[in-house]
Amino acid sequence: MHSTRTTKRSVIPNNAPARQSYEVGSVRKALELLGCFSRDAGSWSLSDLARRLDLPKSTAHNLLRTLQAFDLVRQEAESRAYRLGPRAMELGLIFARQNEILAQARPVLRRLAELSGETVKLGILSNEQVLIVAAVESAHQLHTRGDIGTRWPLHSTGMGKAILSALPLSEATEMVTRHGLTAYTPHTISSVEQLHREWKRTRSKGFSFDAEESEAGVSCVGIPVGDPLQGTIGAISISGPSVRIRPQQAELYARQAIAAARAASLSYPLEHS
Amino acid sequence: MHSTRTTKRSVIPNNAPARQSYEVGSVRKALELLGCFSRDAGSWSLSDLARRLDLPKSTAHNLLRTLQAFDLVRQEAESRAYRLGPRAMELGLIFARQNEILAQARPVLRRLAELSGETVKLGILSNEQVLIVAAVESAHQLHTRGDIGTRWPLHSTGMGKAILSALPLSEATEMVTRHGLTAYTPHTISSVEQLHREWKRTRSKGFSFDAEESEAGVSCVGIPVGDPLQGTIGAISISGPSVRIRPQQAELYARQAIAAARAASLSYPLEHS
DNA sequence: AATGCCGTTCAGCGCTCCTGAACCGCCTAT
DNA sequence: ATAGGCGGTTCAGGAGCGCTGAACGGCATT
Repeated sequence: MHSTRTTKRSVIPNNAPARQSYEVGSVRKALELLGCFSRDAGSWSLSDLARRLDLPKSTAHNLLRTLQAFDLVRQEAESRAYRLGPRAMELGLIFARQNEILAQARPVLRRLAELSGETVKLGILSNEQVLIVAAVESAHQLHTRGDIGTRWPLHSTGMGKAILSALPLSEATEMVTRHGLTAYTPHTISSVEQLHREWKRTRSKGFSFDAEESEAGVSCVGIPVGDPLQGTIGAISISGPSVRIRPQQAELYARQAIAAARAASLSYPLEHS
Repeated sequence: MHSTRTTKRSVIPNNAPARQSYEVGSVRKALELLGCFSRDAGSWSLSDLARRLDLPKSTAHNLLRTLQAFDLVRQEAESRAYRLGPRAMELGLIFARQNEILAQARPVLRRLAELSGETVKLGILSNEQVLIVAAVESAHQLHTRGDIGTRWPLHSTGMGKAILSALPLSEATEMVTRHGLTAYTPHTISSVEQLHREWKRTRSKGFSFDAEESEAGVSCVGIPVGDPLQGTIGAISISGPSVRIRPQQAELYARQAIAAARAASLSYPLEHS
């Protein structure tokens, strides 16, 4: 049983007079279609997509046709299933090539990975989540995954907390509460008061410390980085099993990371409030 | 002076009754906006975008807002210029991770680069062009660039000619003529007859040879690869300065490439006609 | 044969998107 | 200072376009 969509959606006059900052509905739907394709759900049938987004099949079909013409999605010849198309990769490469943080951070990540022996990642703020855009994995037998291309919540990760600390407290709070403070472990920040305390602590230290707040057994430090010019804001994290990332160790890594980032002029755009 | 757009576009009743395979106009426009962002034009002002696509500013603005909500484009805070957003990279990574050809070809490319010492690339067919999705650059002082993420015509490149040879002749001809047979060098294929001769030769040999047809001084071989299941079709190329890529040498490389590709079951889906 | 699910097509209605005009802010030239 | 130009943003309202349900054909499964 899936959301029994109102038999006549058109009946609803959508009586929202709030016009400010208008979005084009059909485009929004098309982008939502794109958003369905993920790492673990790479292939969709038309019907499944339509059900998922609660759209009539024919509407979804029209939209997919349009995306297809641009080669952003493709339809497999036999199964008729839809997947992302090469154009997605093309756009991604253009972004990657033009994003200053990414270009400048890569050597920093490598250096930090060498110094610490742990996994080092770069995440940026996207749609109120952390998107991991680069990583160097640790050579240790037991280590955290790089996970390039995945998204994570802001409140429960070292990178997320570092990013939050670079934003005004009010904005940080709004972002987090909009998504809810889901507790992934007993240590996850799950109240606004905790969040505020953590925000202040992180900001005063200059880096965040995540002690098993996202996943049992893994800890990390996060330090904020940014490109004020392009307006990108992100964070570098150094993560590993908690047995290796002890608070003292973590602080050393954080200091090294801060120094390395500063040297690469990945300056940290403190936004006050 | 730019295309003086018809003062009243709405007047044109767009009297096309041909309904078959409908595309959603607003989505198409949004995707065209996305398509404006390229490697060398990464940043656009609203006005420039609107002019380029011959759209009213307000329309472009609406569409951009919608793309922005999805983080597919971003607006720089100060200059108000638009750039691609992180979501573009996310989608690209999802594609890259799920594309079988890409995953399987990578070790093949490395191996071929080692054997030949030349630049080896993987391109796939996208929107009737070759999109380069992976490459290993030669270590030679004088070498061809990897050029990941760039697009090239089908008729004037080794990869393109290899791809064409995997398609039915009729389809290959249509594709190429739709884009025109622009001559980039005196050797570029520039007539349909030449194209047909070359198609037959390539198909019988099993690989293409490009002797300075794209750029003076550079030659390459191309061999078709494909993933019949996902319906991707592409080609591997080995390229370098013509002084090194002599016909005999080229044939050796081609044979090595064919063997390596076959071993990696990058089977070549011959489509007859 | 019958049933179910899928993808695709289509005509027509009514909602949504497009649009020009107006506004604001910034810069340059006068 | 002032005018003029240019860029970005907002908005109300008309009409053109996209959405929709229904219908169809193909392919499994019952």
